[in-house]
Amino acid sequence: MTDGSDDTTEDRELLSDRIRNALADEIATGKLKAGAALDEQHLADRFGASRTPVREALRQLAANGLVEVRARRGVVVSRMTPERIMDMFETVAEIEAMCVRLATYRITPLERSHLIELHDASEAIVKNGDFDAYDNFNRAFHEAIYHATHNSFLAEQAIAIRNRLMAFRRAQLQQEQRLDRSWAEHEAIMQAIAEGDGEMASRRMRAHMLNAATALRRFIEANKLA
Amino acid sequence: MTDGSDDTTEDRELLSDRIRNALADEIATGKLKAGAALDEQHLADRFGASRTPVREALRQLAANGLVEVRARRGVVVSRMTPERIMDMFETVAEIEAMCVRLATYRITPLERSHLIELHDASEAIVKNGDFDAYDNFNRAFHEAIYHATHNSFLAEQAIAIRNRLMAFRRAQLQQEQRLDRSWAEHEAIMQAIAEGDGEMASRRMRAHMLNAATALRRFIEANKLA
DNA sequence: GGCTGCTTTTGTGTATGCAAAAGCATCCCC
DNA sequence: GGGGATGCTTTTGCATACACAAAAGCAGCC
Repeated sequence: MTDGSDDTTEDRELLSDRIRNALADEIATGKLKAGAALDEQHLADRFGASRTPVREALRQLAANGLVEVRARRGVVVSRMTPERIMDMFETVAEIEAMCVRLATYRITPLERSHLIELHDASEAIVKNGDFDAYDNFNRAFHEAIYHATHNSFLAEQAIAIRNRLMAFRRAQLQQEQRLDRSWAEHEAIMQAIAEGDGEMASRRMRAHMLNAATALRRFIEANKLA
Repeated sequence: MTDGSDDTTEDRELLSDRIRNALADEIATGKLKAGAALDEQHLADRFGASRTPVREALRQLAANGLVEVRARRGVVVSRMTPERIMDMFETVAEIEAMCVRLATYRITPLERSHLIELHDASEAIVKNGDFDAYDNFNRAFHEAIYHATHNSFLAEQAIAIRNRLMAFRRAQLQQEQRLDRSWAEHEAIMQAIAEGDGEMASRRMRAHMLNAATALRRFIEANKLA
């Protein structure tokens, strides 16, 4: 949702939003490295725009924590140490665990059907080894859980924090067995939800997220990223 | 303490930041009501500035969720229904509970001393019935717990969400017995931390926050606010 | 009388210009 | 020779100007 990637109304998209998304993506993919200075005029030239929308984009990124503004001294990409990334992962893991606990107690039959449907459909994706499709499913699965908390503010926060972390998800599921194990962990979570055991669902979700984090950490250390 | 909020350099503060803070405060205190349109030129005149810094301030507020921008249709103050406020309170309560659980397992002796010191000092404040002082202590108390999680990202998120909710704190402790009860609840939380029982600390913290929320809800309903 | 199409008007989105601060390099003085 | 002052450059912060989209007002038409 609210992705903006496949917009048919491209001419309506604001230049500042385009720049913001582009910069966020470049920071996410590592094209713009941590600590790099972001010169307004330079960026304006690169995007064929003036400094005004660039500045607005940078301010929004700053509010999201992706860059830091030092008054009158320019903007730099926020430093992402391995420790900080692990902190972010732990935070997301805890929030996901919190969400699934609340969701277990509050999910409606209709929402439960939807979740089961999603989960069942994902089995075929795993068999095909389709990483991109699984990534999409995975997002839908977790967002369905956020939604089932029946706390829209919490759901928004969870999505926002998850999106910030998604900067580093590109490497997360690149290992085949991780995809299998991810599905198995989802299965275990689904079972706990079905049994109405929110605490167990919570523990399993936390473990699930930390497993993903560990896989990523190994990848980062192996490739000397960040 | 990578706080960075030592604002002794006021003259260097950017106009856009001043405007952002002023607007955030006005939204917080209800001066600017939910759904109100924010005209850029009008605001620029009010602050004796041009539209440029006003726009930047509005974009930052939008990134923080306090206002909503509708492309080419202006900016409005985000609607805060009672349900949404309760959702926010629940989210803060859950995050605080999460933090105190982690903090219980990770707090250092030095941090524990600091927390005990804070808590002990607050007893006098309660006896004096000094609401403002207690509010300050309360923030320090909770931030000390965030810090003790040894997860700086989580701490930042907790503070950010708490600040957003603080919009409505003005009414929170206006009832005298709530101040007493708040201290007693802190006492119970401290005990659980001392015993190293993170789960109990977590449950007590959640109850503590939800008690505050209930007190606020009663206030809102009684005064027909929001 | 209500709806539709045009016109006006208001306000956003972007560009450009200017002033001041930060970074720097050179130079002077001790 | 080193440290600090001084001017130059670069870049930010803010203001102003302009273009254009959307809402509002108005008139004519069905």
